[in-house]
Amino acid sequence: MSNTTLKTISTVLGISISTVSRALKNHPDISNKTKQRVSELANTLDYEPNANAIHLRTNKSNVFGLVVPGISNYFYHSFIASVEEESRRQQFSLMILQSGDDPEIEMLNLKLLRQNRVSGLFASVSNSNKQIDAYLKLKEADIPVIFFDKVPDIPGCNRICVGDAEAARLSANTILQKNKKHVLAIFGDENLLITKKRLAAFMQAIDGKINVTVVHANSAASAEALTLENLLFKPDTVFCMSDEILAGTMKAIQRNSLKVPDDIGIIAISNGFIPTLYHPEITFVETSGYKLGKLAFNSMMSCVKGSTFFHDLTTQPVLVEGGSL
Amino acid sequence: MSNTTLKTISTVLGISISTVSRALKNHPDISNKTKQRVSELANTLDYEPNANAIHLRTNKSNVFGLVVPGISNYFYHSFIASVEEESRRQQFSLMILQSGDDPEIEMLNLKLLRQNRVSGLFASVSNSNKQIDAYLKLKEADIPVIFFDKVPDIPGCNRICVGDAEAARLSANTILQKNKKHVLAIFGDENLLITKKRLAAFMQAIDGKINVTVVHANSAASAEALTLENLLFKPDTVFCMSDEILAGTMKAIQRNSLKVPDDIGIIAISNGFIPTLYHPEITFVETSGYKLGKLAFNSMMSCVKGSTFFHDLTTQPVLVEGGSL
DNA sequence: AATTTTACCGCAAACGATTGCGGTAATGTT
DNA sequence: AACATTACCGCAATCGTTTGCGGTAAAATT
Repeated sequence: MSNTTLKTISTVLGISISTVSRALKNHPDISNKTKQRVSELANTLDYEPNANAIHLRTNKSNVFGLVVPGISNYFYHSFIASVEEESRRQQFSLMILQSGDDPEIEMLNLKLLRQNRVSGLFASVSNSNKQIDAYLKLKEADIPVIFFDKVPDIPGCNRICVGDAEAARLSANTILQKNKKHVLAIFGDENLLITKKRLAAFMQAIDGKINVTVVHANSAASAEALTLENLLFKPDTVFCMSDEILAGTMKAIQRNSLKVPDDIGIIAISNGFIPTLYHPEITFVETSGYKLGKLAFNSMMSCVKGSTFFHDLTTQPVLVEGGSL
Repeated sequence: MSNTTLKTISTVLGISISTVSRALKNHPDISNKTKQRVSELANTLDYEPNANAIHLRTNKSNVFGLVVPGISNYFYHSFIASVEEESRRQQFSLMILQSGDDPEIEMLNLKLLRQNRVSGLFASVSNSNKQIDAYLKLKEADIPVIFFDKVPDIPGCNRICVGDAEAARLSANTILQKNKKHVLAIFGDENLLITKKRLAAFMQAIDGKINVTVVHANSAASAEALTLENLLFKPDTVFCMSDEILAGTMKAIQRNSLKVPDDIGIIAISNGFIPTLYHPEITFVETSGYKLGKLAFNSMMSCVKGSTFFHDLTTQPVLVEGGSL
């Protein structure tokens, strides 16, 4: 049994295709008896409407594109999970593509998305201007584009980001509130925009009230090494800007067999998974890919529904208390 | 500028749609001059063929479906990344759906996939027979189904799995080789096929040579609790069947401030990420989602190309030495 | 009995791309 | 000059679904 179509049903029942179509959609023109017969046969024949035909006719694909540098990243895949969840709920499908930060692949991906007439696109982009232009072309073709996380630094586009400054501020205030006096603060690569934002906000919130040692790590391994070095100066708290850094720091803590939180306090900005892997669980400020996804999806829906207003949003980070501080 | 079609080009150039179509496909019937004019205009108008129209006509969607319980899982998203990579390379798109282990959603997903006339389906299924039937219906509709990871326990379907037995055997042999004498072995839900396979192979390899306590945990939390309980009996080694269990076990280890590997040895079957988060890094037998993805994709392609031969494959696991044993 | 209303249902065009078949003009062949 | 060949190109049907419009019978109204 290959694929049942309206025509199959219509010929079996000796009625027209239009009648079958209307019967299945509960159109008032069709008698109950006919509706009954049609829907029964449709069931036994496992009829499913051909989405391609519908999309062709309506010129709407009900498919959203989603482009990320790579799926294998906790932040992105929680984002993806979130968007997928909402999409399904709203009868949309998701076409997921990864660029691998390769401009050529990125262009191919865009072509594919256009061929599939996606109804909208979620994109986290490697910051090359040439690519951005290509994305903006989609907007001209009336395909809404929601940039998230890694967004282009130009106005007039929809941007949904985590609240970097707010997350750093919240972390700093939590540290102050706990009466900590000497913080080892480990940030990421100092050239990254995200690092700059978080560092500035963090220092501003600390406001010289307590002693802070700032270092920069660009990998879990270097975070581990830097933590080990600086443990010699007996900080009472370590702040980690990201999950990757937290992972490195925790290895150093374990290596030195330090008791958390008695020997040392830990607080991090995190997506929420890594902190649950330790005992006690790490206190963290959540920058949830999941929430970001919800936000991005809402933004997308309002675009799809015709809003021409540009969204420039950030998620509100939340403190999740573990037992590490 | 909305959407350019063949008709747009044909009317602008004053030629027929068929000619435009053939020109773009470099058909020999069309003169070079015409081809030139057509492709130039197509470029400036940013023409992209409408995938829906093509799929409708050819009755082939060139879209693969991919169903997993949840994306937010290191194993699955490395699998997804792998399959996406290959799909793109072979001009296929990927429609990813998560079931959340909810049978109802699973049925809705299947419906969606059928509506979209996917060319094939990768599925990891929660083991309910009713659902499996639905999947098998796809096969009847000539849609190849590749089950991976969590596969149904029935013959006559394509199954790509990690080498469960081999991984368990390798773990057991490693434990024996390290001269351990008392193992706490934590397995997953005892109804799952994967648990049965790993347990059987593990016990067979141990062959009564040393003392093994077997327990079953169905979450990280229960693994933690079970580990805590059984630490009272002073095992010299803990074997964890999966990453989730490993995470729970490590929290118990940390809670009791045990030194690894001096106080206790740890070995796990893992996808490779979690073990690197601890110091010392956990020795594990790798079951790579990435490799599994490549294998599954190859299997899919041979099905798509018409092979009716059933694939029942397993990946070869590898021991990765950390410092935990 | 003639007319209007109601209840059902079918025709045909449209969405965009592909392709077998047929057609016309220009060129080549005898 | 008559015919055959070549080089180009268009017509129309098709994939599956939707929908405006029109049509025909039966039922209701006068």
